[in-house]
Amino acid sequence: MRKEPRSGCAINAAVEVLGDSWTLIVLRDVIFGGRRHFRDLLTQNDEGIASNILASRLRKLVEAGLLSRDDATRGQKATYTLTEAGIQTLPVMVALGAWGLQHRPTTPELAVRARILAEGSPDLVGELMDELRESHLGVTRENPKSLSASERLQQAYEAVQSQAH
Amino acid sequence: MRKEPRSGCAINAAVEVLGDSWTLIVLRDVIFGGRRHFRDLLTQNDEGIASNILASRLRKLVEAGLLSRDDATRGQKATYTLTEAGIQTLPVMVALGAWGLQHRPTTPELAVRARILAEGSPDLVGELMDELRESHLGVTRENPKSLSASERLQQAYEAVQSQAH
DNA sequence: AAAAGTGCTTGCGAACTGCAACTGGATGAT
DNA sequence: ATCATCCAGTTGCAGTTCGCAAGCACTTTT
Repeated sequence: MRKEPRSGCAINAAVEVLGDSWTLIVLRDVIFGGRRHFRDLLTQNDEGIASNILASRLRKLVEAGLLSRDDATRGQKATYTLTEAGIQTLPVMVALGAWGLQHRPTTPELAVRARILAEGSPDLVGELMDELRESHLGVTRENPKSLSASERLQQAYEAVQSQAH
Repeated sequence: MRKEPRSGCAINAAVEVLGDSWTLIVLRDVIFGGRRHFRDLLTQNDEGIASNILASRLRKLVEAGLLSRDDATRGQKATYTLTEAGIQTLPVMVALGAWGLQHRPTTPELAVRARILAEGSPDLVGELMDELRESHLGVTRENPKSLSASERLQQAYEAVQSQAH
């Protein structure tokens, strides 16, 4: 049961779904952190999300069609999966990351991914979306690169971490 | 007096500034609607923003450095101006608009701009940013096109409106 | 002098947030 | 078979924010 949008503007439509301080954070952890379970999202979150907020956001994201949840019963390990609509929020993430990187203080370790995605070719975003389609939707990729986009991100992340110590 | 960020992540940093249901809407009206005064933002807003919310968001945006406000005294017409950081939220707007257009119901009249920006060349965004730099920061453009980006958006908007009637 | 316009502020009930504890069920080791 | 642990959340509660309507202090226009 979806409530009426405040207007017919496309930006407003996106803001009504993504525009709060937690929804995009949860989605980020699914997309970049590879987390697919409630517990992982709760305990490995950098910003310290509360369990009731996480529960409400996961519910909202499933309702809005950005995530889907398998039909695990109470007590069983439930898995959250990105839908195509969820995968297509990646360009939004990239734009936000690029802005945050340039106009806010960030720590090097957590900002590497944003830097790579902002500086990398536009293709990189497309490649990463294809990877997400593969791991979340089971779509096999046509032109797998020798080194995948997520592997490149991971390498850069580890490189910065090792520098820091 | 800026409070501590929840984490050093670039996406989180952006979300902490832009991540609520009104901030981006106000910014959208300044960027695309050309509104520079409190009254204009209040009365011409499609989503029906309340005056206290508008006041708090303008204050927040000035504090965060996305807008600046001239030193008008009480009762005088104050003018809000985009800063470079504010202008650089345009790619975020475009990404959000593209997503909303594809995954949410929108009305043709209000979605034209999003469509043009999503389908147009990446240069279009850059041109529009240059225009904003000109009108808000007083930076004269180097290569003014015969038909400016905002004029093209406006033309498309009017074309759709005339179709609708 | 009066009316209209300026950017806000205030008061108030309703909704949302964040924290901590708790729940009902499944899973794994003894 | 039993107990501890893990699972995805729920519940209660205090504090904050939201949305609405009205009002405020001041300037500009008529």
